[in-house]
Amino acid sequence: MSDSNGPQSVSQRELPVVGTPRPERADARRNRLRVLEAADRLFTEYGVKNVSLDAIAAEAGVGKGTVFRRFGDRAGLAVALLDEREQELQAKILTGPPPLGPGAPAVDRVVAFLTAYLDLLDRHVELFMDSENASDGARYRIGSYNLWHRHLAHLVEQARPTLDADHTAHVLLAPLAADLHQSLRNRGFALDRLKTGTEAIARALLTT
Amino acid sequence: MSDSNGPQSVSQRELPVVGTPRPERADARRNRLRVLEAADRLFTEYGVKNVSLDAIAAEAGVGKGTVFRRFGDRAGLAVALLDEREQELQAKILTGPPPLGPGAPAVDRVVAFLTAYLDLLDRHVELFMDSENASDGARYRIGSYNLWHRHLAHLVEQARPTLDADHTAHVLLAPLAADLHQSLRNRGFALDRLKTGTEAIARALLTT
DNA sequence: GGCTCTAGCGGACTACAGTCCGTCTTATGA
DNA sequence: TCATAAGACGGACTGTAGTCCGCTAGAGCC
Repeated sequence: MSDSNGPQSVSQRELPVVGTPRPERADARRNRLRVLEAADRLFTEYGVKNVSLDAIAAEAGVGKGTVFRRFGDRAGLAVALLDEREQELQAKILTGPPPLGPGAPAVDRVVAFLTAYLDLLDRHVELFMDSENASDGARYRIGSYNLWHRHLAHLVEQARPTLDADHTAHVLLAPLAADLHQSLRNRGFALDRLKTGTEAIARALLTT
Repeated sequence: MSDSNGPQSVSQRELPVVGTPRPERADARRNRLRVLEAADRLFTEYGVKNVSLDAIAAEAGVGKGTVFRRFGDRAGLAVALLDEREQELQAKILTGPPPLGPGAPAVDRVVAFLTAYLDLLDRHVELFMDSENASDGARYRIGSYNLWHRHLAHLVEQARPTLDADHTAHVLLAPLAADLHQSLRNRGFALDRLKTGTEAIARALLTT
């Protein structure tokens, strides 16, 4: 379990907040790590949706209130656990080699992103489900969603300026919803088919 | 409250089921109508998400168990309430005048459907939210989703046979998810902007 | 080291979704 | 009209998310 999920990661879920970032107290930090570790362990062993927050609190040896104050709700905990994996992808997009990183044509970068995201999503569907559906509209409030959105909007603007880039970016992200992905996989769509199909759609849409 | 939501409408939520369709018992019918009426009344008065199923049962003067046996869960009740409105759209698609009904070019029919659906969605977002998100993957199990999907897949096949029509139809439906729609509206997207943007995307994607 | 005050702690509490099963109602057919 | 069984009824029960608030412990200051 990485230690990178500080309070700033949690606040990432909300719209930008100002204020003095007080240092994290020692007991708070200890408990935060315990909870994340416990959640990781129980999720792996029993499956995400079979683990209650009471169970996680018990396993971590903390009170239930502690879990909620720290992570807000079930979605928040899932987000914290996904943070690390998503940050890898974020880094590759911002500073990695093309086509994921800068330097390739916009369309290729869109395709590379969508494909990479599908891989990530497929590996952690259950966690994504929790982070997106545990509360209404959770997906769109998460910091990383907004990051992906800005990235795509920027590329759409370059590739096809006649489209409404802001809106189109949301539309491109919509098929990456965890519940749709899980449903498609259950209907027998192989991951490769989804990737190929997604690439074809993105190219048809953005190639002029 | 229409009386068209018989047991067959409820079974529409599940994959096709065979078996003898026994006639609905009189008390069952009476209670079903009472529950739908009560739900409609309370939802209108207090807002969908502020009404518990206990409250609906109480208002309808039936036991809680009755509500659940009849509708399965919260999503099922929402689906039953939406049924009527969706059936109108279904009828227009199957037998109405073009471009919604048969007779227009495939691309125009896709655009007409997406636009009409956005209107419907916008009018009943709260109910759609419930019907899609009350349980995991509920949206994709609903009978009407599969109907919309088949409709679009058919049109995609005609408009752009090189695409994976089955997959593409799901992708076209993804941006119509209730939670995304609500989030976009909250971010200040006007309904007209969403319609215009959606049309542009559909045409860019499907026009060869 | 001791004081103070703020942030954090934790578990009892509430509210709600969904289940279960003993009881009662309706449809049928003799 | 009555007997019977299929199926509906309903409310007590369970499990979980999320809240609340009196209590505790850490951090900075003297």
